[in-house]
Amino acid sequence: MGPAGSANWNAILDSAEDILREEGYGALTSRHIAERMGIKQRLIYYYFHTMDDLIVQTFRRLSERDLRRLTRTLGSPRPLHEMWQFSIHTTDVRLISEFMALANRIDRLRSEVIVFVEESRRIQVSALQKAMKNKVLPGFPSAVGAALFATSLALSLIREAELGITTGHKEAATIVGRFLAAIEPTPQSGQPVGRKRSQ
Amino acid sequence: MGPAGSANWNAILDSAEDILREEGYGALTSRHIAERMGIKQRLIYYYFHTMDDLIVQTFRRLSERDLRRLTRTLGSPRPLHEMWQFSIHTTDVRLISEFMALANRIDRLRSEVIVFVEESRRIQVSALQKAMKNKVLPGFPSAVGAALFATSLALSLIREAELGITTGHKEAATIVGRFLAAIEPTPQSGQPVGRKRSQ
DNA sequence: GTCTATACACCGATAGAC
DNA sequence: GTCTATCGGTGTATAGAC
Repeated sequence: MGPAGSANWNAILDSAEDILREEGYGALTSRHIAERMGIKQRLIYYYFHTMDDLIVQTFRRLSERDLRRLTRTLGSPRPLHEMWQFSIHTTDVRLISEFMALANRIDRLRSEVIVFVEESRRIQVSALQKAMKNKVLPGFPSAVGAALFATSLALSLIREAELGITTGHKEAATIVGRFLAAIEPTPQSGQPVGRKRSQ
Repeated sequence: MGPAGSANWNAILDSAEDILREEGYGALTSRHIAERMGIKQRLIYYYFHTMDDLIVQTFRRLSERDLRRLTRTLGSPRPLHEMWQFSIHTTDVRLISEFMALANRIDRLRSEVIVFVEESRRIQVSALQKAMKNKVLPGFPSAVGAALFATSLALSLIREAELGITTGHKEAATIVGRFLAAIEPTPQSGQPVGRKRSQ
């Protein structure tokens, strides 16, 4: 019933995202959101019919934002470097895995998550294919396989770092860095490595 | 208060595992476990002081079992092949990610999860290092980095497959298969590929 | 639009009988 | 050991005043 896109509507989704990021989906309740915002619980149900509805719309807003961001990197001088920095530094990756867990329970969400994952992969693969025309990755014949490797690793690195595990993280990041430098050198010279683009 | 290791104690943990696997941690309640077992809720609290206690002990039993299994593969003719088949086919990977989510809330659990992940990695790295003495993996100078890549990928493959996503899975599995065949050939000949060990 | 008040289900956990 | 019964808390969701 509540007007989608209004200030309150967005503020509620912002709080939902924060809770998912910081406490996980188990803490995502209407009472919790309201308390955090300093409003009454009843207001949540003015803007969203059900909690499942709120969750689905939170994911939709997030996924549209991320896909726009990902698409935008395609126009940059080093798309793969930007994608990797984005994957490894944004807390949105944490959010995605919370939504993947929620998708087991909410059918409407599952279909949207599937579309999002496949669309993200499609964009990443197109960037990889373009880069791999120039230089072939040793051991990675297929772009889609390489994309899966990279996104899987980014997800694990973030998940583990949150728990306080860092064993092997530096080494894995080094491997990715060398692959990236190999297939996507700096536009100017041919001996890159070291320059960090801050997204 | 309840005797650890008794038949009921184990049966309760079995049910807890099943629920985590099939419905996620949101459905892991004392009432749910009792209903599933055909006993009364009160009995759960005879065997476990609190639900957090039950969760921690469920993880402990599971992780000890997994570490034993993983260690056992070290003695086989092709440890890496067995480890990969184990990672990719056992449903326990789903359980692990449920526990990683729970670890955000339960401090005692978090420290046990950390120990488990690091111990698993240590075992995998020792197998990788042994295999990489004979043949170096192209692009993977460090064993611990390669281990992180592999476990991350296995986790994502299973998570995505559960949702119904399969894009790139065949290609990624092929890449892993080639790496495995390269650094861990069949004991008899030197031209492997194709033989599948069924764990 | 935002509120108070409340219905109803289910949660963890405990008292105490047998 | 296993049970009945129950407490206090919290979850989703709604009725209806202002």
